Amino acid sequence: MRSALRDEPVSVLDRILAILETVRESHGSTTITGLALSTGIPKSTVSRLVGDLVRQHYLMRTEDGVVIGLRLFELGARASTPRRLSVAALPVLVELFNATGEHLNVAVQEGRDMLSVISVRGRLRPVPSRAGVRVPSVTTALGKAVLAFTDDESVLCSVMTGLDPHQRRVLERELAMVRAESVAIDRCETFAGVVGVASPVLSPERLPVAAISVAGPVTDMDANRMMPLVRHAALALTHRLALQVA
Amino acid sequence: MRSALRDEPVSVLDRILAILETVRESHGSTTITGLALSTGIPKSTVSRLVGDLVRQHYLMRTEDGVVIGLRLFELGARASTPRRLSVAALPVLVELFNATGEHLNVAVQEGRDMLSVISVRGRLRPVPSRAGVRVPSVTTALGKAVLAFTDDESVLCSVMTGLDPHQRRVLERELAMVRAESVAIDRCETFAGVVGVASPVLSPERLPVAAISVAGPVTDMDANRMMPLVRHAALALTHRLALQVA
DNA sequence: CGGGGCGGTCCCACTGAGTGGGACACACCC
DNA sequence: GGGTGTGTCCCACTCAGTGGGACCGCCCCG
Repeated sequence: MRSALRDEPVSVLDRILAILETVRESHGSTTITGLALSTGIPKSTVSRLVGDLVRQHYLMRTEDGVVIGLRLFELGARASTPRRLSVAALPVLVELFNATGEHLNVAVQEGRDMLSVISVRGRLRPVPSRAGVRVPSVTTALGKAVLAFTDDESVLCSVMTGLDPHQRRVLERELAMVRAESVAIDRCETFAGVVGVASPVLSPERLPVAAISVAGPVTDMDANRMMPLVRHAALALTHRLALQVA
Repeated sequence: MRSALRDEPVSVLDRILAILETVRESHGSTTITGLALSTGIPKSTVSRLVGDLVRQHYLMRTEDGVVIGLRLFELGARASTPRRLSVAALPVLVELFNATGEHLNVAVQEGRDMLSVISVRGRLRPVPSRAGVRVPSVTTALGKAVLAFTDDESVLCSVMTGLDPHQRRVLERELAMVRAESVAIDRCETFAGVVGVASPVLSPERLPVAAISVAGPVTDMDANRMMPLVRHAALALTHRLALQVA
């Protein structure tokens, strides 16, 4: 309890991770001084740690600051969950893309957000989500598809915080619908002008492991036509994952 | 100098990175004890560090060991060089794929290897290289395309080590050809039955920043037809990157 | 069923790795 | 010249991190 404001990291590990996350969040231009300010770590310490990380290519220095380096790219490319999902999802996504031509996503739950793991470009411009970006669980089709099948109370609670009682009731009813239909919808709740249709991918124990979504322009995409297609894709992926284990 | 054998990491940072790299290298099954053995870090220390990393989702525990977690995937997805290249290369790769239908790669230099940054699936099965994997610079078309334009002596030296004088002369002549033609070839030197054709992507200062390659089966791919196509793609990417800066 | 091998976690007294305040260097702009 | 913004380096102090070893749970085997 050296400092009252927030959690000042003390362990070396926490500090390193705090630096990495800060670099990730600030898209492009991070200086040593800036990092010191936003992490609360003394400048000389940041300088030393960043120096070491740069030397080993985990970070990189450009003319306008510190950015994520190639070594972290390499590590990330080997991440277990995304790899497993990619292998299993590829043919499913090809089929779904041929049938829709729209923007596709496969995402997993990560805290109170959904983390996109695979992303296929459709007509939408600008692209609302790429692989590696987070979207909020509460408002997105991807998130609602997973939340409906989650039995982890703590996740539901943390997602609910910030919603007034009325909004909670609306969400609960929506999740019940999702459980019945196996399809969730996001009508411009997250990105203006973008409708999303998603369906959950379940483990053999019927717990959600991921979700697949189709996203397209409100003006121009028929959500009703998408629903069976997405449901079918999610089911196909569910089966392929179950087989992969064996 | 506590221990004579190899470099026993002493700084916390080195230890963390050693653990992460070891997890990456061992595809799938890494135990705490195994990590302790291969990194030379005491078991109790590994247990603590891995515990912390797992708690923060940088690593993940599965039934058969420790694997890379979602947080590292997220960090890797934001890596600067791969992102810049992806944005610029997308249309170029689409065109090249339409013209060839073969396996494509965009890779950058990383130590004495080439690191694939983007990979497009062609006919080849199994896929020789995916995004995030390293291939040796000396034998691959990608590597030779970049080496030919490198002025960094230390890289050339480190790549040369292990080659006998004759092999060196052969390589030097090959690199001279590459400089003249802007195209390098790998005839089954790296992967049996696979030919690669690559061309360098240069910065405005004419230093190599990446390379593009086409790879296909020896039996069935006409390398001569590929050469102008790859050269054109690399040139197009060179131009697009030069514009992107402005 | 007891014993031995193996994997992982936890405890806590010790100590040197990491710290960080401050001096310093450089670059830019009044 | 002085001011303001960077980032790096130094080195005496000290507490975060360490790691040997105890301990727990699991599986296999005689």
